[in-house]
Amino acid sequence: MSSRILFMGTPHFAVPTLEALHHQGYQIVGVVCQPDKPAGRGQKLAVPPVKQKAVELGIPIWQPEKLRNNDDFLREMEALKPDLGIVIAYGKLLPTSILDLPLHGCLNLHASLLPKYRGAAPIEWALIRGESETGVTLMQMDAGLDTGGMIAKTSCAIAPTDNAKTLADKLSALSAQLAVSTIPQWLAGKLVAEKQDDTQATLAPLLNKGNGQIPWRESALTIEHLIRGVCIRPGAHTHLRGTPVKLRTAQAMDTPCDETPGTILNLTKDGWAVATGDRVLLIKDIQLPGKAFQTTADVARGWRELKAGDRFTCETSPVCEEP
RNA sequence: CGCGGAGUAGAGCAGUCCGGUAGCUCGUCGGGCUCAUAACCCGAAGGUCACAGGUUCAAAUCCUGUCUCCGCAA
Repeated sequence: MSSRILFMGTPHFAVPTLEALHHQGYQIVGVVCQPDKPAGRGQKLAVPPVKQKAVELGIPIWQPEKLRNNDDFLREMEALKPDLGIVIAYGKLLPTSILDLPLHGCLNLHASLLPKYRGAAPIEWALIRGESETGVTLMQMDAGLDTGGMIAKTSCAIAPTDNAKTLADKLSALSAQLAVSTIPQWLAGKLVAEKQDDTQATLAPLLNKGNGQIPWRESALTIEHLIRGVCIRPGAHTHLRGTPVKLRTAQAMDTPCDETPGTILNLTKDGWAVATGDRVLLIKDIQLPGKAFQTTADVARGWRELKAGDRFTCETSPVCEEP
């Protein structure tokens, strides 16, 4: 009676959906996720969160190193006779041999309102671009990168205080809801996939460390958006008095300024006022090498040489130091 | 055995190299000044210096081991 679902996902983001489908009574016949990899301090083997949850739920797990030309794996998947494949943040492109395997194909939950922000980091890019709204899209999978027909969407307002972590938490929960509410109708054949308008498509590629460099000459708002978007990975990097530091929380103010971008105008209880290309940016916390994040007030207490007039500088381009 | 940093008062830190009374900036509490304060002045409380051994007349400091926390890189 209950449909047989093959679940493919890896990180925390995917866990609520797995859990929801399980509790909804679907028969999760298998979970596929990335292999355990050495990670973290001291090479410890990191177990993907989805695997942990699958173990807890007693669901069989596959962690293939590669999917293409892997006949053994393909046969094992066939033997599961899945009715439907659900993919959410798996971490690899799936070959059509897998996509076509379930009776009703594979559906993907993607953390953006497609066709915008196709790719690996839709949440981060929506924040960086200063969007006021994003969402989750349930779509049919095809060979392309997030290009398949759209089945259902849930939108989600981006709060002024949202960062990559809080927004991911929200969208993760929405993904689970969307899956639960939509999949029955899809299986019943009551829904029709809508083709994506490729002319509206934008890409959200994986962020690298360079994306996290703070461009002090840009506007305060641009920098605030960047900091909120990259806060988890790769982190917002800059330098202060020759020391590499990371920023996590900052707020663009209305106060205009004409100091050299990056200059700390003053150190107050609420944060440090820093000059940017247009207005003042209020920095609320900061991370020094070897340390966890601290409030700017705490840092100022311990860092005695620090004073107003010191300047944040870019690592790679000295352009930021002299306008 | 991936590289590295750190545990000292409620918070953030200095002091460790070179052993000799436990310090700084804040916070807290009390008092003063002020129309007023995230202002200023005076005063007070508060620490088994992560833990366990060792060396020494003497250890936060030197040696050995343990625990805990964190950053980077992946």
